[in-house]
Amino acid sequence: MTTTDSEQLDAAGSGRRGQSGGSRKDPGRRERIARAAITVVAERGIERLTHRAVAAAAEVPLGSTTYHFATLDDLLAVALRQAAQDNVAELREYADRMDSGGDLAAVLTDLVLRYLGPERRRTVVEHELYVAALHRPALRSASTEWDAALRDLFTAYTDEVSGKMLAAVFCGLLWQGIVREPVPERDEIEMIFRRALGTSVVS
Amino acid sequence: MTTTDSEQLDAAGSGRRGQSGGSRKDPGRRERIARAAITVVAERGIERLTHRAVAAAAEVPLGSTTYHFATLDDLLAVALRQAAQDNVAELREYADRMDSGGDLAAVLTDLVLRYLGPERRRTVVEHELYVAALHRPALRSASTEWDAALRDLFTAYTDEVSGKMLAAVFCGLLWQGIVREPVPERDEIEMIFRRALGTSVVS
DNA sequence: AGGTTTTGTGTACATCTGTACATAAAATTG
DNA sequence: CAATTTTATGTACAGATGTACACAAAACCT
Repeated sequence: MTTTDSEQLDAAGSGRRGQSGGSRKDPGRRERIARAAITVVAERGIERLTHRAVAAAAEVPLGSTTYHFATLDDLLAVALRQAAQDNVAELREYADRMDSGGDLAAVLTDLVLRYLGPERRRTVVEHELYVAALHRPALRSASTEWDAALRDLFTAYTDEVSGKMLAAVFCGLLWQGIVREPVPERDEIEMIFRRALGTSVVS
Repeated sequence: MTTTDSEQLDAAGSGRRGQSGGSRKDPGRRERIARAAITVVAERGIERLTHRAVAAAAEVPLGSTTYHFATLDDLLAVALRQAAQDNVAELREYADRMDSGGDLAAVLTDLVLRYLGPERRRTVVEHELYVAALHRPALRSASTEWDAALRDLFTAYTDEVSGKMLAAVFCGLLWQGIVREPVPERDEIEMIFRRALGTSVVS
């Protein structure tokens, strides 16, 4: 009668149960799990990151997450670092397309709107990373690299000090804009950049 | 022999056990608990905010936290809102002392250094709030008020657009600076502000 | 082939967590 | 004073969570 502990069945035991004949070795599985973790963080926040949530999102059994990552903190660290690297890579890629010239303020505005709109998920995760790094020294370098990439990018089109200044403006606009509902108007952002660049508005 | 559940004794039952003759009614207890929650968030991050951690920090029994706050989310919301209001109040107070004039860039630099240094805790909590608001609509207004206060403050000393721009720079510098180790140099910050203000450096 | 190692899975379980609630002490009211 | 309401506390407990681990299946080696 003693309700044996064995009844305490863990739910979410195995996702994708039917696929019986799947190949055993699955390269890139580790990365897929990490990417699922990024999704969980983006959609529910770090505080709701659990092995089981990740397993469900990645459609792998629970044991798989603990096999590929020793601890949950490891998983978080790997995932956030991954996300941060993706962000930096994406930024550099954008830099290449930016060379075509054009009005700097307009280009910067485009970039901000992009990160607030289509790339919102990316931005959210990056911000989660920032805050997580406050209490996890191991993550600090990952979050700092984003700043450095921003600075480098902007410095390439202006100069040392202006680059830093623009990076700060950019960062600030992202932070202020990501919580705001709805997303700020394009004109508002552009005017701010113009003012920062010391350019008078030519109508 | 069946290990009855009653053995599963909850630790951390009562803090401050000895104080037997304490007055029963304790005004401001609710707020003290909220403030303890802020401390926990500042020191360990939101993901480690638990009833028990708060009870320990506030030196009250566990039951006290659940009595004053229906749910943990309530506690978090009240605490973060409290912290945000404190921040805004402190900012306005600083604004009064700012009227004395002086170089704007220097004053702004002071403020940044203050938030990165002596007021670091405050800044950390504010940033935790920002990110928490991303997944909790109820907190958005609280985090937005900080932005508004910043804008208003800076606008009062310049103009509409410049105020917004300076608020963005300020916000960005805080975000970039709070994760950096060590805190950025004073000169670096000041130069950025000068550049943003369009002023040439007079040596 | 047979044996060894790597890769993967299901399950068990101690621990932590939020919260309910019975109980009591103080305050308040009559 | 008695009764009722508010404030407070200790404890119980269901559920979730991180993680260990026994087992199995594939891959690899000789």
